[in-house]
Amino acid sequence: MPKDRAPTRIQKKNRATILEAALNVFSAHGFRGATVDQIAAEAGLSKPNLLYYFPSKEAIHTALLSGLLDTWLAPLHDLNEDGEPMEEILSYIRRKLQMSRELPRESRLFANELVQGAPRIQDALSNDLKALVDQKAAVLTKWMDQGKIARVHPHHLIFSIWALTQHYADFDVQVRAILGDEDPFDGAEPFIDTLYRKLLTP
Amino acid sequence: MPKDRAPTRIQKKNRATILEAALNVFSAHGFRGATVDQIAAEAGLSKPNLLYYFPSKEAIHTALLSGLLDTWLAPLHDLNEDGEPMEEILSYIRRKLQMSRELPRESRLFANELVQGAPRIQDALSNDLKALVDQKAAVLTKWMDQGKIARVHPHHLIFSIWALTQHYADFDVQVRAILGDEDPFDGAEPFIDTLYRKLLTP
DNA sequence: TCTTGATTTGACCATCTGGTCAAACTCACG
DNA sequence: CGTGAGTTTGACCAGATGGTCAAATCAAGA
Repeated sequence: MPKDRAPTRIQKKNRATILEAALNVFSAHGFRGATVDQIAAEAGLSKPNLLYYFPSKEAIHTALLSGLLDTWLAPLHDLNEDGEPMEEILSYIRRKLQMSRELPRESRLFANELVQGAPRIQDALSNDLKALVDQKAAVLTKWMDQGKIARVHPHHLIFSIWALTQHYADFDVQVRAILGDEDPFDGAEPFIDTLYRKLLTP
Repeated sequence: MPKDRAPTRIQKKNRATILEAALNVFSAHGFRGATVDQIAAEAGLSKPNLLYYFPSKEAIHTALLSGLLDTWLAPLHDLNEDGEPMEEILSYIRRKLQMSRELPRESRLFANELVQGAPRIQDALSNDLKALVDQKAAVLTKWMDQGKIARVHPHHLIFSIWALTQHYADFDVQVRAILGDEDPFDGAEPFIDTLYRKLLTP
């Protein structure tokens, strides 16, 4: 273990390589299903070398999750109270859908964790995430009070956006098995857009 | 291994007990995360005894999945071409949501499998499931042609129903972390009902 | 009751897996 | 170019895990 000085060039490169490899492996097999050997192989390092940069498999996983949580929540964070309500929401939805398309590994990483009871991110859910969602739900409620969008349960509105967009990343195999060659996102975007326009138009 | 005669009373009981225990364990930890010892303990049997009834961990998992697939797809199967379109769809949605509430383990069992690429049920997806969905999508399209419901992409309509309803079972921890004491389904039902009424009203 | 097939289990095994360690090697810098 | 810190690895270990087996126990019909 290197001292706690500024990370060297090699440290930066290898840590990044490892996290990238770990994202591949964890998102595809879940925490328990992933092995340190797999991650090491994927990263092109020997196992002891990998464990020189992270003290344990658990540590890699934690580093990944906490490093990606911000990225993952950025779109919601950006929902702007002062923007035009319908446009803000539709734009949030579009960004979420785009993330499912471009960052499916990240989506599945969290999906794997959540579906198994989120043993490693319970805290983040009950604290950071809840706070963020409650705050944005308040914004949505304000918009409803002002008659800018139709009145619906704000929390469930947010859940529905997560469910609809992340479904395409998390259950990709199923979607593709059913759609065949058709690109899932080509149909998903207009569908979801229409859905929320109709739902939220007062 | 008993012969292939009619199963004895004990065989029936133990097989059922094992599948029930396996559902608990597999749905909570995924295939790789579950251990045969855990399942045996949950079933109140010794490990060798459990392996007397099923030849391997894999066999238990397969038996579970294929045994539950019909149950899982029954609501969609029941969507009745000759019924009143809007009522049929809303009733399908209600049944799916009810399944998320009452059979969350089943939902998570499939979610675990799907999110990891469905290594063990690829075939069922591309054959049985695709056929069923295509058939029901045709019914939806017919209803749209008749002007009974608004025109939307039928496959994505079905995906959206799956996503919205199963979200409450699969990501239960997250939903509850955010809602606190509030019962998720109390709010979900009217929200989803409103959503599809607005979407599908021509 | 006796017999035979069904059921149960303690002991065991091979493999996998996360993690360790000492020795070897590389790099940056004085 | 020498030196000490940083990096890499082959060999290894302990525990977990899926699965086996022979012997013991049990159940039900003749």
